[in-house]
Amino acid sequence: MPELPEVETVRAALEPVISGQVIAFVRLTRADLRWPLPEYLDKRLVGQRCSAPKRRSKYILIDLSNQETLLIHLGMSGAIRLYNQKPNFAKHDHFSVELESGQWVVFSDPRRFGHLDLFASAATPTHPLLSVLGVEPLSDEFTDRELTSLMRGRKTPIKSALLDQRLIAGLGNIYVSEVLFRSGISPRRKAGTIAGQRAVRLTEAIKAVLSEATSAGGTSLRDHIQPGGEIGYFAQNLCVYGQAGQPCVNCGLAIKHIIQSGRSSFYCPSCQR
DNA sequence: AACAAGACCTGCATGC
DNA sequence: TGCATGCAGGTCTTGT
Repeated sequence: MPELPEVETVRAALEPVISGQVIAFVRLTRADLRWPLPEYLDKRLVGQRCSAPKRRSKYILIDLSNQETLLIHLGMSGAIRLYNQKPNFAKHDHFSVELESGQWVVFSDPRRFGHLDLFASAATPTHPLLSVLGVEPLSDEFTDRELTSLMRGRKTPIKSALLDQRLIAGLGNIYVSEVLFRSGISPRRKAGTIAGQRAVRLTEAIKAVLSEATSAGGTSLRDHIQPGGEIGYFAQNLCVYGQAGQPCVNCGLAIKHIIQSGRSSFYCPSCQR
């Protein structure tokens, strides 16, 4: 489900609810999601005080008072919901936390591509899933020069390169199509040809689209829902994703759908070169 | 080393 | 109605 804007939306909703709160009870109904969960995850969490949740790429990180950090990834279909009292649990509610405030945080994930882990907060190197991540696209370190240097020499299509989390960490399939549309770049263009003004336009588009989508609460198509039950409103701002055959908002030509590295790409063959 | 395809899993829409 | 097929917002692993 979630790309950076959806995960940031979840993180922000979690913040006022869990910051400073102590975990009173954990309901764990599976021993594995994508991978086996840490042993005694439930017991290790009870009694811990949570700090404000942080985000790195599509991961949510919660530092605990025992110097461990809870890592959460929502995979494709994961969602977190908040309740003011004990909810009626559904089929795929695999992991739920009751806080001392009486509020409940429920993690549900039908496809189970998501993941939970616990690791020492001060671990160096850090968690292996985090250590391979590339630059955070909304940070000041991500500039057109950095983008150019990351893409230099790459023969893979720019679409595929932007999905590679080791280069830029946080974009997913929806927003890659959108940022390429906004910067007028074809998803088929070789990544290594991104430089100069093209790199400037693409960098600006990445920052703008991710920021706007975050402000809108993300994109709700199938699975994404904000923790409070609200949908995200960026779907109405999508120019190309899922718009195959529809007229381009710029030129009116039909939006095209192709498969690259096994994943859908949408673009305007006239506006994007 | 870089890249593409395969794998993981469930649910839903579509078409026969 | 039932069944097969294909597709879905991710990413690690395997194979070329």
